[in-house]
Amino acid sequence: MSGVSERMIRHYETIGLMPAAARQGSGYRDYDEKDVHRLRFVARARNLGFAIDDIRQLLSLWDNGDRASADVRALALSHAAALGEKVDALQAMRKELLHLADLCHGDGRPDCPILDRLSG
Amino acid sequence: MSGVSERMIRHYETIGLMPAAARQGSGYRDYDEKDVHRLRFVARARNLGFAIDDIRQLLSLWDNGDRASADVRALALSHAAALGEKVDALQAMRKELLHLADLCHGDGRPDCPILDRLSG
DNA sequence: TTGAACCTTGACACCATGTCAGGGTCAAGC
DNA sequence: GCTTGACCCTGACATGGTGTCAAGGTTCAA
Repeated sequence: MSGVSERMIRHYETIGLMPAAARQGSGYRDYDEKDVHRLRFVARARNLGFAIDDIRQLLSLWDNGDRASADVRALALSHAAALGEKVDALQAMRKELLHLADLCHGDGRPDCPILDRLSG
Repeated sequence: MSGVSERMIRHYETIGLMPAAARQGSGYRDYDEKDVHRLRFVARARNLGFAIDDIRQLLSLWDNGDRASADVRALALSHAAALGEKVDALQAMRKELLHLADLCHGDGRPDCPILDRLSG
């Protein structure tokens, strides 16, 4: 229902993102609507790339009816900035790779500017 | 000299990226120019975001004087494509976060479109 | 001789997730 | 009531790349 795997549901319980699940007599975990809702929240946050610790904070803001939206916004912006840095780094790598690939004739001959660049 | 930490030099030896280092009588590892050169190769490849397994292949191409530059180029292009996908994914996240942050008034009030979006 | 600065191996940690093993439970069909 | 298959339980190991720590050995200079 939440789209979260069994494995991860239990993991989230272990690390305290989810409360300890209620248990049936057999020991099976028992979830209610609220649990599913919370899991979906976590899943959506993960899809936006938030790390577990960020999600912990988001959940506590969500739980807290007296929160200030400014705090949520700050988390989102800080995460967006982190993503921006990652994007820049990956793009720089990608650009250089494409440039090197462009220089390389890419045929049966062994000489290759890509290896030259890597070997210094 | 290579810019690679002790820790990682030994790790690369453990996983077979680097040959087992020569040893002094005391058991201390002993490196020569060639080792340093190889380590630098690995470090540069890591800086371009190549994973260890890719580097393993790059090293074997580097070692092999009969290589075809086409093979090196294919590795580089495939890695660039993978980077491109990652960039796209991160950018999509970032874009949505910025959009949500834009909608959020970000003051002392608790209502917040970011949390609304996460809670569904 | 002593101390500081190195080196050795081994282990544990991160983060998020998958997978497997070895066992228990439950419900449907016979 | 028994079998069978589909669940569920816990615990452990793996991934990748790196940090860090501990307990011990070595080397060199003062």
